[in-house]
Amino acid sequence: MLEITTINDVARLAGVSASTVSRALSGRIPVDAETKQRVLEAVQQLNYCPNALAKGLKEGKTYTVGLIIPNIRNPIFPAVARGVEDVARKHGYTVILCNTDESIPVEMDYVNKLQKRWVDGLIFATATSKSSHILQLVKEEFPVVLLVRKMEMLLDAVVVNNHMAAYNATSLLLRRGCRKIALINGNPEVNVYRERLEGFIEAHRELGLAINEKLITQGVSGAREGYNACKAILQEGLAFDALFATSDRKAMGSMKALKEKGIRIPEDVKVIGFDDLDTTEMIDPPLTTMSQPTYEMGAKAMERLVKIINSKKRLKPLVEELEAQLVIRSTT
Amino acid sequence: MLEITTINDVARLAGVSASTVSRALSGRIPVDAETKQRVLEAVQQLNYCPNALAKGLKEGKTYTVGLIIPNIRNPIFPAVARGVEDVARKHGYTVILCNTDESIPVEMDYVNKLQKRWVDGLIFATATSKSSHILQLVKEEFPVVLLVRKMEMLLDAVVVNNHMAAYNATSLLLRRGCRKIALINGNPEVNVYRERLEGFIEAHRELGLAINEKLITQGVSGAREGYNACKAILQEGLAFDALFATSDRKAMGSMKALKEKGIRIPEDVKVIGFDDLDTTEMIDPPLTTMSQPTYEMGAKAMERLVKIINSKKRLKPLVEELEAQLVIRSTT
DNA sequence: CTGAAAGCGCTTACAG
DNA sequence: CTGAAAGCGCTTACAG
Repeated sequence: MLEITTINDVARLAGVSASTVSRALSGRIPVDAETKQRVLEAVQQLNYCPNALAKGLKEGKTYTVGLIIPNIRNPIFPAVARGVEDVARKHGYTVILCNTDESIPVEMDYVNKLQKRWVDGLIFATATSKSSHILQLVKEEFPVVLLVRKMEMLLDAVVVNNHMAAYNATSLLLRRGCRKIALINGNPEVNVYRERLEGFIEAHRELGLAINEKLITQGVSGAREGYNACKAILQEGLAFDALFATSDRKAMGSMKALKEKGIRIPEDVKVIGFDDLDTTEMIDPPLTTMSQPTYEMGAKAMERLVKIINSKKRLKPLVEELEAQLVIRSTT
Repeated sequence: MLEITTINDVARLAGVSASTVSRALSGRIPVDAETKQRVLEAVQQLNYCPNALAKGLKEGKTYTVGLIIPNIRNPIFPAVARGVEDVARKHGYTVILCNTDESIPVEMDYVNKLQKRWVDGLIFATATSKSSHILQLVKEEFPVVLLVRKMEMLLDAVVVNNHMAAYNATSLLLRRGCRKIALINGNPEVNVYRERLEGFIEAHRELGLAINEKLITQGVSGAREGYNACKAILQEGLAFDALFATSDRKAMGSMKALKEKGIRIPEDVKVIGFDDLDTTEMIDPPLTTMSQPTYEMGAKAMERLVKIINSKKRLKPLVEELEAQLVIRSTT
């Protein structure tokens, strides 16, 4: 198997002790310039690379963090993960990717495996009202940042202002004169979707407009379910002049259902999505949507986590709320 | 900070030595049933979880692997990563995600950081003809599996038969009577795209048909570049009756360019893509495409890596070639 | 079946 | 500035 060169090999070659090699490499502790030179040459010659495990064991740090998400195949998470990773790399950290499919046992399993001295901190994009294990971690002063979804408790988090985003999306439709807006929403037990529902409601209430509850479908996820949900509304024969889907995939599915019925977009029904996936401008007609700063959210969450890890004392929790941008294309 | 319970705490509480705790937990070495019981109770009571670093340092294993990909935002990689992770989890491994953006220095940086005893193996989805560092790793008998892209050298790899896939895609267009097929291809220095080009050529050659080189555009990546590439062909005034894009995103971009010119799909120009992204059936008209078994590729690559890691002796390299499936929708 | 000891590869007070 | 020693938390021959 692979020959591993250790700090002792370097010490021997450079004619110094292991301690000195360690010091020369750390840079923090003064070492005679000439000695340092010899050490560096030996390191070079042997292609030495310190064993991160031994270092971590000694220092109680691994420079590794865990990123816990529902599913990387959900199209907002690749960009989120990139944001996390790019910042992690910048600070010398490495990222362990954990998909849970919203399963609490899977998540607990990951947390147990990663927590004890394995990783220096965790980022959760899976928080729900049932995430008591996250509260437990925070209580133990383990570095944690929430991402995308926040919790009732005041914990460090980076999220989008979903209430305002949904309010703005709905208001656009209202300004366009629509009065019967169908809402295709995600699981309302997830904070994100509850807030979007509230924003939708508030935009109506502000103008004193009634909402037809029958036009609201919740717990929908993905293009296919979006298609089915829209088709169901159509089959019930309910009239509507606009449709707000709380994800672009649901919007795409809905558009397909509308087109199949010969309903024209935006003439008969206006449509607005959420996420601004990069294919939304390629579809026909190009979709109006709320653009989430996904990459930025990931990056900010990791910045925050590094700050928490490096802080001696406990920091006051900080919730960063970013804003979604309205991107107007041709469906409105 | 977090109180860490060690094996010694458990030993003290159970009234045994640390060795015995270790044995009781490992299961491999016989321990008196009653003693074992006491140990397990102590473990439970203290919520003890062995320090993976110390264990790894001692055993020379970390149960961690690195997954090195160009960019998780490229839409085939989320499914690939899920495949890798699910199998990893099944075998008790954890996955470190590394995006390189095709940059060799970034990749070298990751490899250096991960290699020395950090990770037990690496999966590369970034191989090109310039990846000499991968050959070096294999020479050192470090466990490596290539994914998506293979190399000239015979190394363990899990890929799609791209030649055949492109051949089949092209043949479909030819069978439909098309004789002037535009090809929008990726970077031909990457094995994958070179093979797809060859499959395209072979399908023509087999029928004794000529190819108009001017209808071939290479080095194109993503929806926007696909749009531009198709627009460029259109602007040159070159006639074509079909278009084969070697990714769905390029196909979607191309379709947009065609529609803008009022060209009807499939009546005037037939289009075929590659990947079978989950939004392709939602676009208008639904896209015919070659479906890649992305999840399965990731899963198989990880299975192979586990086998290599656990094998005492060097295994003979194995290249697994999976087949892409033709999914016929409405653009052909 | 069980304990004491050595050692995985590092880092860091402790002396000099 | 530098070396010898101790120790991070485990596991595993080595004795009994």
